[in-house]
Amino acid sequence: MDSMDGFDVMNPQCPSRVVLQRLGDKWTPLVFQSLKDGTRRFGEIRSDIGAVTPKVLTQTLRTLERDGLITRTIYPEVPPRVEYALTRLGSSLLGPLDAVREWAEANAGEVLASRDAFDDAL
Amino acid sequence: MDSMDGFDVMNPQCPSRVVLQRLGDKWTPLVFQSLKDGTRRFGEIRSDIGAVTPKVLTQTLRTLERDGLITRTIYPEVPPRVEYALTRLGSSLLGPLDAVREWAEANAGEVLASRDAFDDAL
DNA sequence: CGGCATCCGGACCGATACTG
DNA sequence: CAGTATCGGTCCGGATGCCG
Repeated sequence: MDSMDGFDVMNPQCPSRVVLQRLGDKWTPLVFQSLKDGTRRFGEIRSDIGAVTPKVLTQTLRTLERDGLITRTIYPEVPPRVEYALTRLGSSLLGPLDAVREWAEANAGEVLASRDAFDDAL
Repeated sequence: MDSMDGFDVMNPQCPSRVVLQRLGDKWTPLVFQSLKDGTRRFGEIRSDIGAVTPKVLTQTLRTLERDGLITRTIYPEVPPRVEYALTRLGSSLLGPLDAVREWAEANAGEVLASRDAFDDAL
């Protein structure tokens, strides 16, 4: 569509906006954090993250697989084993996502304090 | 103060998880993009982003103000004028958010292609 | 101009139970 | 172990209309 080669999130019609939103959903950053050191199994991701139900985790993983960010490998064994790993594309997202995560951890205190101050002023 | 860095997104109870989620909501990255070059008025942000209703934009801006990421300055004039700007804390988030935005713009094509391929396989 | 009030639909999320 | 099925709730986000 665009004669230009680039996507622009400031354009309401640009697909990059949809992509950007996906990256910001509730569990995506946490899944990436779990997978950043290599292949992990479903149960491992689940316990890494904690407090996520199987259904929602499956949904998240399926979406990421569909978007080409992770791979899903099934081993036909008993008991079944399924392993997840970042694709090359997914790995390239690790840096950006990590930057946001680190900011959140580093500044959560300040945000919370600001929130309290704001609420007290009401 | 905690001797350790206290906050860890992989801990379900950690407040940083809430903060991380806020950063990923639908309009936050776009507001930051609009404010990155300096102070802007409500209408300017609105037209920068496009396709966002006043109500939702107001909600987003209030939340960001409450979290200490932007300032809101009202000028008692007729017609009224309200200006928004990033705080120091907000500015420190500009880099991380920009990294994700750039990734989205650079790789949206690949994500879309992967999505199509995945859907065709069904 | 920059909101706020109201209503509303649907996406997202979760608890629980069950299965190959 | 790694999901699927079902049901239900919340809440985000949008449309519309009014106000100082």
